[in-house]
Amino acid sequence: MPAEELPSRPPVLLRLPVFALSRLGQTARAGAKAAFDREGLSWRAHVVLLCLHEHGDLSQRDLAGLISMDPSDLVRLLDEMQRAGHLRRRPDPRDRRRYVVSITADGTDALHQGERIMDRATDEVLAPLTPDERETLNALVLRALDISR
Amino acid sequence: MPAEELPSRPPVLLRLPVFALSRLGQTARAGAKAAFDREGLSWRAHVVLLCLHEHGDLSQRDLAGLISMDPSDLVRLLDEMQRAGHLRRRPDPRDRRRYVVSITADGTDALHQGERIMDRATDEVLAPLTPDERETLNALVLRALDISR
DNA sequence: CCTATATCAGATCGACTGACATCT
DNA sequence: CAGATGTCAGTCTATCTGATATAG
Repeated sequence: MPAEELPSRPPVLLRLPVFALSRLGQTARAGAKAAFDREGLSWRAHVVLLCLHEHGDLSQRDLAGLISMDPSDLVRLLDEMQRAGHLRRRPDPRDRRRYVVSITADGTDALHQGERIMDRATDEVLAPLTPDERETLNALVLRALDISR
Repeated sequence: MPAEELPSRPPVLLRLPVFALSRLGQTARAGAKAAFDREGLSWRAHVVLLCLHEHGDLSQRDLAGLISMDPSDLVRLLDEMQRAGHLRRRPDPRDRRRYVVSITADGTDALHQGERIMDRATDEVLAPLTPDERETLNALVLRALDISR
């Protein structure tokens, strides 16, 4: 329970919870993106690698669902990642409409590298908060997301 | 509606705090935007009206700073709002480079209408949370923003 | 026949950049 | 003169739509 000197009132806009949430979301995303850019990696690619590592091989449609990206946009991201040698696309023998997307050894390397970057970026974004506060924030964010989709 | 037994672990991506924050920010922004769209209003315009109501007359540059919008982009937003009769731009007699932006009576009406819309949108976004939790979330978000900008 | 998958082309929107006229 | 202000034009990115070929 940090004895916070409450700033009598935050600036107008930040008194709007949706505005504050939107703004923090932007800074979080921008911070992560910048951190990955600095190392010549893509944070969107990292998200894909994480899913592949966790769920194993996936179809493009399932992948798109997991990361809430439009399937048609995912195509181009996967193109880049394939060109970088971080994943493989192979036709699914059980359903010839689908491709089986799987992570490669190079992709796994990039994943580990990305995890370090992500950890540092998270630390920067949440720097003003204590570990307890970070945990509380995270729990509340997850609860808020459960219904608001 | 599957009765969610709390998944002992949240899906991969949501275990990344920056990802979860980014996602919640997106849904919050999208929810607000949709709510305003439905009523034929703009949530970005509402943010401007709020600032004008709180701070009184402002230059475009000061406005841009308050809402963290690029001044050159603000020009077009103000054009629309002026066309809608929600604000006035008048040359500043004390500094002829500047315009004094001020809210009109119609703008004040739109502000009040927007406040109702915003309240409902906020309720939707934070629906899964109790009032106490909402307050905690808000305080933590503000604290996180204080340094991470 | 209707649906699902992956793909492509294009529209749209918000954020950002660079240049410029006017004024301090 | 350098710097600030409002403006315009253009780029870039992410997101979203619509159409299509192929397969279930």
